Amino acid sequence: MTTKERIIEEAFKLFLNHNFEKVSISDLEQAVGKTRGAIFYFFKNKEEIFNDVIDTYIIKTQSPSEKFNFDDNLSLEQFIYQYINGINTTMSKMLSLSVVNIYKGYFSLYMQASRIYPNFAEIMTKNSVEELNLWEKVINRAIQSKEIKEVNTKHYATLFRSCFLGLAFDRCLSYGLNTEELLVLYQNIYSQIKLKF
Amino acid sequence: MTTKERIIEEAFKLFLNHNFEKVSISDLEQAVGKTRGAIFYFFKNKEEIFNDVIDTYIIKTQSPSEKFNFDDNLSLEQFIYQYINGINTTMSKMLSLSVVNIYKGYFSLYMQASRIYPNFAEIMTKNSVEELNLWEKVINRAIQSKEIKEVNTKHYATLFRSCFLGLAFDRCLSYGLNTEELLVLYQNIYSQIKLKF
DNA sequence: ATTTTTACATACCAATTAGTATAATTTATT
DNA sequence: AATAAATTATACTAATTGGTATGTAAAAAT
Repeated sequence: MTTKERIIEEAFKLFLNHNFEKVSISDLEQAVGKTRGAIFYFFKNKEEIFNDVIDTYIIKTQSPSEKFNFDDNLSLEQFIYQYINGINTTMSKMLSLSVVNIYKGYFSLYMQASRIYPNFAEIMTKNSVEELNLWEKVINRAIQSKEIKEVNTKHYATLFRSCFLGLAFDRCLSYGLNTEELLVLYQNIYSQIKLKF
Repeated sequence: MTTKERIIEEAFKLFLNHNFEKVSISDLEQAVGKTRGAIFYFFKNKEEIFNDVIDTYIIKTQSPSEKFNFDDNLSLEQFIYQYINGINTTMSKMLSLSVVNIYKGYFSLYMQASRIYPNFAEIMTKNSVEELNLWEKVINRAIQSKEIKEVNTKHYATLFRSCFLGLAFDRCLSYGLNTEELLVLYQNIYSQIKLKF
């Protein structure tokens, strides 16, 4: 791992737990084990470091197309499992960086980014639409294959996405998200619209 | 309105849009129209100002018992309307303080509070449980009165709460929450479990 | 072998910060 | 009117901040 990469990773961990203004270059120096000389050699200023962190840990890795490698043959039930699997994978990765209560940090990071990263609102809107489209596609296919009832596709897409986000936010403020609970919630929604033979 | 109250209101507006560290006492001086002398006469330090803001605008006003004056005779359908009404009321109040994209500010404020306000996690956990209990009560009664099917009460309580939070978060990162959309989402869930005669 | 480039460290600075000490002024009380 | 108390302004400080200028050593290129 290059020094630049190490700076971004350590900056990420710091920005997860502290505000942009609270994280000082001195903090970063200590975390990386290099001095300002190294840091400002690779980055123009603190904002550039932050934006690079957002690029690496939100824009590139948290976009729906990156997070869910969509398989055209997945049933809704399978997709739900894969979706939660994706979340678990992200959580494992973060755990290996010894980050606890990932979603707390991530929610905070998103709020920071919305103030600092250029055009963050547009990117988030795009991601949101992209993920909803993904859900819609899966739900539509599930209807056609008689897996589920003929429900309003758009509403259920919004429902699936929203209740993940909402549960994650609710739990991050207390003791962290439990994906088991999310799975149960999803199964509950699913069982209501599933066609029984 | 007393000077102390004005300080808290202006501090609230500043903390909605900027991080704790980013809001300087000088900013607050300007917003209130008084100097540091006045500010530090009423407050020990910046943290105390912040915590008072959280007390006033989150702990006291955003707790379920404060937000929803629960009526024992409400049907689930009516409760849903009242719930969204409560959200609209909050949004109107904030609009009168000329706060735009309220939820963006609020989500950010919650994240800040989780780092600064003492025992914030415990309070949030309590609030979460309290609101879930409220939903459960209403849903249970709706089952008994044959308004809806015999669904898993706990799951649906979580579902209603989560999808509000989730939709609010998703939209706050783009163009703000639209309660019309939330109502449609709620009606969709409701129609799936409603008993038809 | 010499030069150039890359990758850092060190010392420094101007600006800003939260908070204090003190003085001045306004308001309330006697 | 005189005094006391509450409220606000002013001037200041010590600490911290992001960023720069300069130096140095190692690696790469010539």
